[in-house]
Amino acid sequence: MPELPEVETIKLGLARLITGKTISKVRSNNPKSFPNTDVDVKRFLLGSKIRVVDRRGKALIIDLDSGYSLLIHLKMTGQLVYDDNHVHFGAGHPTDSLISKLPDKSTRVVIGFSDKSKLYFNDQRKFGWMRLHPSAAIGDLSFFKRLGPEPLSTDFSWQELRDRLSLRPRSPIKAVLLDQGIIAGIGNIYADESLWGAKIHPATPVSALKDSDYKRLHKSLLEILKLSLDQGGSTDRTYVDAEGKKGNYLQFARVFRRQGKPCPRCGRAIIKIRLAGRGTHLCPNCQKPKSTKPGGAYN
DNA sequence: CACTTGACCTGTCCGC
DNA sequence: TGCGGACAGGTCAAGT
Repeated sequence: MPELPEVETIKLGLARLITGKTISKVRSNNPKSFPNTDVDVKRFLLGSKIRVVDRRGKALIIDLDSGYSLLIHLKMTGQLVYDDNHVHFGAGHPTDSLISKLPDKSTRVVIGFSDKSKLYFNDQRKFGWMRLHPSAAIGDLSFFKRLGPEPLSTDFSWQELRDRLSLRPRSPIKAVLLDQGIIAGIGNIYADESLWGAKIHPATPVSALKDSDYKRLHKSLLEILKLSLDQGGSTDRTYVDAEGKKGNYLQFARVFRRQGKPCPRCGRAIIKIRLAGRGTHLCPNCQKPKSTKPGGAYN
């Protein structure tokens, strides 16, 4: 759900809304959502000022002037919504919002600022987390240490895509795209969408891909991530940005959650299969399985 | 060692 | 209408 474009959208919103603000209060109703001790919170969170809001993979990094950072992972149903107490969630909140009041019953953590505005961490399924960590040592955390390169960084070439994916030659391409240690930030939606764009069957073993496949996949992946970012991400069920608004990408989706509907390229019905433990959407005509044997039935 | 599956949770949807 | 069960899908631990 929150994948790279969604988390990046939240990052951009928060950077605009909370940079420079001072944290004056914090309340958590769930130790799993925010496991830091009271001591850590008092010393390194309360009274500190937001310096920078950043993102790495699907995680948010809020850098504080106390030398600590607030690390946040939204997993599947996490939301991070800012409320200035006057505009967004009072009477006449925006119609493209999924949220009508704050806090709601999924609210796990509330961070209050000295100007009385608040940041709400909601998470229906409680998979997400928020924790404090020394800023200089974030790279030592196993989650960040093993992350692959950022696909939207300017030097992410098709050759780098090829070289990274080739670290898992025997796995189906979709499973490797979802591996955050290979490339950071891709989740189920953009894996399916980018493979459709590149006309590659999700079950194709990486070792069967040729340079021409990697070039198409690289182009497709970047186009789709950028389009989604332009559209404020994808709202499937629960995703909202930092102001509670839904994303619009899913109306551009070619295959994701479109099983039974015609492929925009050839008209054949999109199918849904199960692969790497995930629902997987594809066009059975445009994305034919690739035979690993020379002279096979396909290509 | 490489890869796959299950657990973590709760809300929603579908069939009976 | 109520109820059980499948499903949603990011990450890590456990299993094959």
